Amino acid sequence: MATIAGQDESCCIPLTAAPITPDDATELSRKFKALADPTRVRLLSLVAAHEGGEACVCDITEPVGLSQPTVSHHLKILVEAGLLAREQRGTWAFYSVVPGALGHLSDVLRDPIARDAGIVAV
Amino acid sequence: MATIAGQDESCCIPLTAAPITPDDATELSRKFKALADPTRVRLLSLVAAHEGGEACVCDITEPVGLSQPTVSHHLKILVEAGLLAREQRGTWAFYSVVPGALGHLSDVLRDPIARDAGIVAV
DNA sequence: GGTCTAGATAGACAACCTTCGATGGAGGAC
DNA sequence: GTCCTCCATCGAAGGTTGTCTATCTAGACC
Repeated sequence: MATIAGQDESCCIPLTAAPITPDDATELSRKFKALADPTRVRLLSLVAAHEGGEACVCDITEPVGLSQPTVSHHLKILVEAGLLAREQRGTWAFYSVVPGALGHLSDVLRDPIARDAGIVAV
Repeated sequence: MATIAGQDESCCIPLTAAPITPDDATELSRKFKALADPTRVRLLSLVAAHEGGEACVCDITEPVGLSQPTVSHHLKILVEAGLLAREQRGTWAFYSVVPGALGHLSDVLRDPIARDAGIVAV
């Protein structure tokens, strides 16, 4: 049933529009849990803003000021949450943001009433 | 410096547009941490979808199937994260979603490239 | 006053998370 | 082959979190 990277079709209903099902809440909270650490938020941002939209571990370990195993650990959590993708090229492991993964979360959090008035034009 | 409910102006820069500062990452992760539990996601959704956009504890304790103190505990976390507001009316405590709080998070998660093409028209 | 209800707080306990140093494994250079 | 670099995994320590029961506070009502 998944379209891309495990996302199901229930993704596009804003959280505030109707009571979410327990299963969907669990799935959603799994992704938010991946973002519930300042280091992981920084890693995600660093990867996304890096040239080419991808970065290897060595590129982002020093900026966050943590040990390499810890950074590897956090990156794994982001990958398992479906937010980052990992590609091995030679000795290096390149991480990139999964297309649409953050947009999916953005859609779920969008206020269906206030947002319509303020943003959407077409 | 806060505009509404502790939100600062750095809120509107998408996470993926540029490397986030450590302070902003900490602030952001505090809000995501509030959403990092399935029960809290359900509570938020139940409150938002309840008639009038507000609900008392007794309205939402039974649907989530947890004890009343536990629900109170989760609601407090959501309030402290700036996502819910609490108003005491008589014996009841009414909770409602803080206007713009989720929209703020939605904006931060929006992909500045892919989203521009798909949504914004003006 | 006394009693009932709605909800918050306190304390306890198990589970989980973050971080580290040490180690292991795979690929490239020589 | 040997060495070196990049990165993942392992095991452990310390802190944090989710849940409960028991208790407390504050209104409403008689």
